Amino acid sequence: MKNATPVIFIMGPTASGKTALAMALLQHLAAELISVDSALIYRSMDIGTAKPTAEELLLAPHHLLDIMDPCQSYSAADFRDDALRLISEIQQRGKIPILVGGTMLYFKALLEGISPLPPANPQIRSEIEQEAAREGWQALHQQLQQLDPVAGARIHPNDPQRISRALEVYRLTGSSITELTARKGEPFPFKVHQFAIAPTDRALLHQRIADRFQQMLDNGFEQEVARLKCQPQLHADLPSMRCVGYRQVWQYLDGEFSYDEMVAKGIAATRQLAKRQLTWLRGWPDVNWLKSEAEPAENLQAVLSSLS
RNA sequence: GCCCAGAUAGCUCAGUCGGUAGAGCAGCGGAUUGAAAAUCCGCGUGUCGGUGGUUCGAUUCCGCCUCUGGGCA
Repeated sequence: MKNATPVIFIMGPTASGKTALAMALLQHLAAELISVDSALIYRSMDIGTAKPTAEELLLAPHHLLDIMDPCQSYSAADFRDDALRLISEIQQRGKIPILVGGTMLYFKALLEGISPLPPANPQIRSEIEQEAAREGWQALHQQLQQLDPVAGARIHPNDPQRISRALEVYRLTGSSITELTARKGEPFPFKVHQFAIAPTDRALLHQRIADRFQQMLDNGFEQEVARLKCQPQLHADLPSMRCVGYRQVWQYLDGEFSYDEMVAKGIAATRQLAKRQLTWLRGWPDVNWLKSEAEPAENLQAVLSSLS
């Protein structure tokens, strides 16, 4: 451990009450919040991402919010660099960094470090994309099996994203992704108290998700997406526009299905996201569980007492 | 009131020339190294609307009943 100043993680599925807990903690600790969320990084995507409101942000500023334009992309490695830098800065101010969010790959990259792989290369990616369009992903998967039998066996033939990444790494470095990931990253150099918050009952989570999606629509979510859709540099394949809810509203605006179907699909996509987040969290080492439905003071106390 | 068409998984529907049934979506479980709110993998028992009849055997054929569409009055 670099020093004794602790770091706090607040993790959990969407709609579990992470933000409320983090804001309560700020009242009792000399701390600063760092958002761990791959959607909250985008400017002008506020309603559908359930970004804290302007009033909330006045009381509780979050780092790593609104740092990217929706036409840009960000990565787990970018997050790791940004978060480590911010943690040091916050500690130098004598404060406790609280990392709040639901992007579990980002938390993992922070805790376990990341292998020395090359960053994404748009040029190579589009070449691979074109090859796939011409010959099919099956052919590219076979190519991967030739170059890197271990990755070929691990990566499913139907998983274009990972086939593409593995080939990209090979073309960029001449080494296989298997060789390169054998070199482990730097583990997290700070003492950390990890908390996960979620409703005990899945049905309750589902209810909260449905209510919140409806609330987003009442708050003008459709108009928010319509505004984004007008921007010529934005299109449906961008990481930002593939975010839960944005994708479904975009498709609805394109006339792919009815309003009611859009609502149903948007809510279902959110439930699926929450399920994947819970899959990460189940079996996550060294995590303390909190209940969304518990008294706020109770959860607050649980976190505060871990520090003493 | 009469005629026609439906009634099968949580939803939309397919199917069984009579041997108790299967897709998509949803749901559930899992994977996860620069796109991760992404991408991918696995999991299908449900009084086949009710009730009588024919039959060795009916979700399937026939009758009646109930409900839902549509048409005619």
